[in-house]
Amino acid sequence: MRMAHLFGRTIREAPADAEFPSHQLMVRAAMIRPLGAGIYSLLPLGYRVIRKVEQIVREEMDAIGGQEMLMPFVHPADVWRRSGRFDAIGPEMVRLKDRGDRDMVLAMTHEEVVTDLTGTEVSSYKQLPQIIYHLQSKFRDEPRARGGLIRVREFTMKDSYSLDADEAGLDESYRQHAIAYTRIFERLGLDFIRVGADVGMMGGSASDEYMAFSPHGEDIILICPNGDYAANREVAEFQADTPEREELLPMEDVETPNAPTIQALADQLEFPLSRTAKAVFYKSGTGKFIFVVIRGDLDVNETKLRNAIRESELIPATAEEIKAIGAEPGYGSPLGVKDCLIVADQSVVRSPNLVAGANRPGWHVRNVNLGRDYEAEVVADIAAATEGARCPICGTPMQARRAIEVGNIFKLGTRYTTAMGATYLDQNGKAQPVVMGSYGIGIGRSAASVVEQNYDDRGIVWPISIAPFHVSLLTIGKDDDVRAATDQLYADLQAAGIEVLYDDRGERPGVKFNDADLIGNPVRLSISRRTLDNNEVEMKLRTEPDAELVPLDGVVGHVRGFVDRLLAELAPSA
RNA sequence: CGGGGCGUGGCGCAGUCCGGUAGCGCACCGGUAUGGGGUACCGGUGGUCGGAGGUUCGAAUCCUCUCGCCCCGACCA
Repeated sequence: MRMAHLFGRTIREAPADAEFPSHQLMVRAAMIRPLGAGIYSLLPLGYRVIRKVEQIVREEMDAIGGQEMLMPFVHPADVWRRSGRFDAIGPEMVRLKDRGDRDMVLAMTHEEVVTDLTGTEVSSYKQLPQIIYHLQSKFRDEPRARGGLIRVREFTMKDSYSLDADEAGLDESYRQHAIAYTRIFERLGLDFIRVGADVGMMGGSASDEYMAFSPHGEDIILICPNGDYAANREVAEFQADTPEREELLPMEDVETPNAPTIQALADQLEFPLSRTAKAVFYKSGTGKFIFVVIRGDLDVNETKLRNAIRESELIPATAEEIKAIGAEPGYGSPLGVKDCLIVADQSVVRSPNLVAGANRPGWHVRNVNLGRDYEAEVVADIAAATEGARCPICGTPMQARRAIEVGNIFKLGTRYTTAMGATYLDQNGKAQPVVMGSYGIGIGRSAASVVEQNYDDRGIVWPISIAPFHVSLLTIGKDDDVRAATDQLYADLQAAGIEVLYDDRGERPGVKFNDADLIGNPVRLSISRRTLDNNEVEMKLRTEPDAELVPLDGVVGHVRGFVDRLLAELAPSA
């Protein structure tokens, strides 16, 4: 590609609203342009990156027996009603009507369509197992898009679906996907980890996420330094510490003016947070009042709480609602409250003689004990793990790291096939629901995550597997013979199968060097008066600080070797 | 949706408080010199000041409504 005719210009200053490095750099490097909130055009340079990511995904999906297909982007609502998700999913699903006033939705995922197809295409155990996939647009009307390609509303996802006869088959399909995903993210050059995750709106029995490390990640994962455990904070378990055994003391009122927060209370009583019981109030989607008791030094993990009480929605309770059950905001305790579900974190079971609220302003109660002074309907681990929480396997303090979710795999089981009647006949001629898994990779998000992990103060540093081009070729100066030599090298490199972005613009050398660094192709070649007079080409790798001079007549083979070596470095480990 | 902020040439901004002919830098076009890290100078092109309504002799500026975008929180690839 000749840069003089490239559609899209690099810009010096990033738009003021771009905050993430990947967002700023991809806009500046003429790879993406916003059209609306969370809606982007991919310019030619950016689309080359995306196509390479897609190709890697294709190759690895094909390698585990995936069959590529394509399902529609606009769905009749009916298919979503059959799965029950038309009503279950909130406003993140875009609903519209066609001219016949029929309800339609924009695809936010494709389980329903796959299940519908499974019903028509699969009828015998002999046809199983199957893995099908496609690369297709999704639209999720996110409450808040952000961060360039990291979190958008319209995006391309590789989603695949496994169809198996039984759970054992699903386990194998899941395992195969795990292998493919590891290979894909290794080939992208990502620093990532696979972690256990929450099943969320997908439902099903198991889920793992592929998380690319980044300080801008929206998720926090907890990692055992011994490699025993890694999980999303949403579900991360940890070993509760075991407080010293104490005799249960009688309750005792204590005056605590101006201590409406747990920290203020602890300061006032000169008491560690871990010796207090904190009350947290929620209203569930089904209208139940949820009274959570947790030790003062811990925070509620709402995902764990939702799972523990089997509620899909939790809303913080209002002061009026809190008073209605007999509690006092800021001084709440489970003592004597009514009309609510009391949920205790496991931490309060083990911790005796806590300070809790007295349900009247300005007063707390010492030595409150679960089981003696109040009862909890549910006792579970609902605490959020934090940095330093102890590994549930080995007890070592865990690290907390931010990460971007680039892939997610789910064991769905028969949740969709049962609801929608997708069955096959087994060896005995008996109808069985097909057992399903679903597996996603965000294509643009993966590319942006690569940028988040590979940039410097000059621009993007692409791994060669998904760089827009292998080589940036610069002609320096205006001399005709320099220009002619660069033109020739451009042709020779292309003939050798090397992808070249040729900066043939009449720009100053500094402009070309800066743009080459910004765009971030792995190899930079420059020909100038000086190098041509010595029959040399300057070659510099984007990752290296220094350039080297290569004889002009051997440069194509030399570059070919570098490109092959760089590609080989990204070969999957297994 | 709740809270905060911003809309002025393609990008970054000033002007708004205190109404009086729309400005600066970059980019873009023409020219001269220059030619290995965003070169200098000269001359240009380009803007319904997000939109609608109102107040006023006069509105980017004041008022009302509205649309869009960004940031912080609850969701997800």
